[in-house]
Amino acid sequence: MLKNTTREKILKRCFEAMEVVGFEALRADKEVLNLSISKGALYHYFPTKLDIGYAMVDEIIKPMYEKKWSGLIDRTEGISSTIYQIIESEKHEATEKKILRGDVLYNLMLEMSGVDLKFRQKLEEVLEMQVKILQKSLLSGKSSNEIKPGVDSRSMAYLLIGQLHGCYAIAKTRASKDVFVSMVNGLQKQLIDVLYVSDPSRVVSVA
Amino acid sequence: MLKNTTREKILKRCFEAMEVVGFEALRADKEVLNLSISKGALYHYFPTKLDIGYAMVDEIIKPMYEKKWSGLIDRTEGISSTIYQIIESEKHEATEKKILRGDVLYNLMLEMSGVDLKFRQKLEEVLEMQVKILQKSLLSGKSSNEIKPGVDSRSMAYLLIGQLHGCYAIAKTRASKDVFVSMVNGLQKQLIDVLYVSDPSRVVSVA
DNA sequence: ATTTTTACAGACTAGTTGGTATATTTGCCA
DNA sequence: TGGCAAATATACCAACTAGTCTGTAAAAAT
Repeated sequence: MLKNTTREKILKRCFEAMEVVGFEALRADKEVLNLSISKGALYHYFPTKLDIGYAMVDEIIKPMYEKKWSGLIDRTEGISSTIYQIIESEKHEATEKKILRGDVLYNLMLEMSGVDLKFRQKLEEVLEMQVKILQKSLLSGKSSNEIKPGVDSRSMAYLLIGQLHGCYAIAKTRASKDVFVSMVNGLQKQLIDVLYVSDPSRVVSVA
Repeated sequence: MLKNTTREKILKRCFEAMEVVGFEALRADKEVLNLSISKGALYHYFPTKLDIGYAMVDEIIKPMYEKKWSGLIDRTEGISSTIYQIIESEKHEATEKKILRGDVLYNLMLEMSGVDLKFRQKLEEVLEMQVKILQKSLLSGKSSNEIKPGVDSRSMAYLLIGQLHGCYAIAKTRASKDVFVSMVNGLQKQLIDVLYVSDPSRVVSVA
């Protein structure tokens, strides 16, 4: 998806740096200098630093989170176990280092939502995209009797995304992957209680 | 608790500014200048900007969150309804403006945990304090048969704090108090399912 | 009474920031 | 081959940053 043009190289490098230090602390010119790209080239492609940020959200972050929930769109298994597996893989992908960094999207949300309106709107878009996928799945899960009828799809979708966020945030401050994993475990247990008609964890643990 | 010495005036003002813009964006010298306090005075009491931050966490933020959960320590009602009420009051205290800012502690956690070790440790202390209060309550709730026996007090305490965080974070990006309220509502419903032997919401709604 | 410490005032500084101006090179089409 | 725009290089800049320096007035200790 990402080509290897100067523009894409700039974007990729800046994103990687931003993942670690955040957007405000990102020094775009110094980053690209390490790629032997000059400040002139940088400001040729991105008139302001914010434009780098916008492009990062549109071209890197949004696709990242689309991929994360893509299993719910082209689904091969039941809704319950697909959601369960997506959350499960959060645990498996977690490393001590990643936990210290936290989740890029959530970090950006907290950092930039209050700073720049357009930035907030772009992040909101990514958020909404995820919520919509989840919401739709929960809804269809209700009609197929896979999900308890009592749950409100929309607020449950928000809540689930938010809960995942909470796990990242707490674990970041506790600086502990273990805390993250045990929180996600707790979250999964809750979901079985709240969401599912039958327990999907058995299905997954066999696979 | 806060005296009106120069030091306390500096601290209070800086905290109020930091609540809005975050720690890195806080311009301590300019803030105190609006109180007719000079840079000399500022650096007399706080050798570095980080020292202002440490003092804010220790002397303002920690007491804030102690107060927030204090109802669980000197309890007059049952554990379930006390927790329910504390969460309930989060909704009532929310305003559109506050939602845009988010929660001070959570904001700081995300912003500073990766930046400065001592800062992270101090925030961790505040977090741990809350978790311990909740954990202890859940534990005693289990022995009094008020809380389901299946729940692990510690991870549930973490999860609950994290979930509240999630509500703040999502609502901040959605820039909507309504989203916050509906997420907290969802959270409360979940808690009833997961935590309580009997539904505590009826008790509260009467009062 | 004299020294020492605390509490402040405010000009100054070294370094950094995001961004610009201008010059030069490159690729491409006629 | 020439010409023209896009691409890239680099010196530069104004604003701003956290923090320092020197000085002073009052309080506290000796």
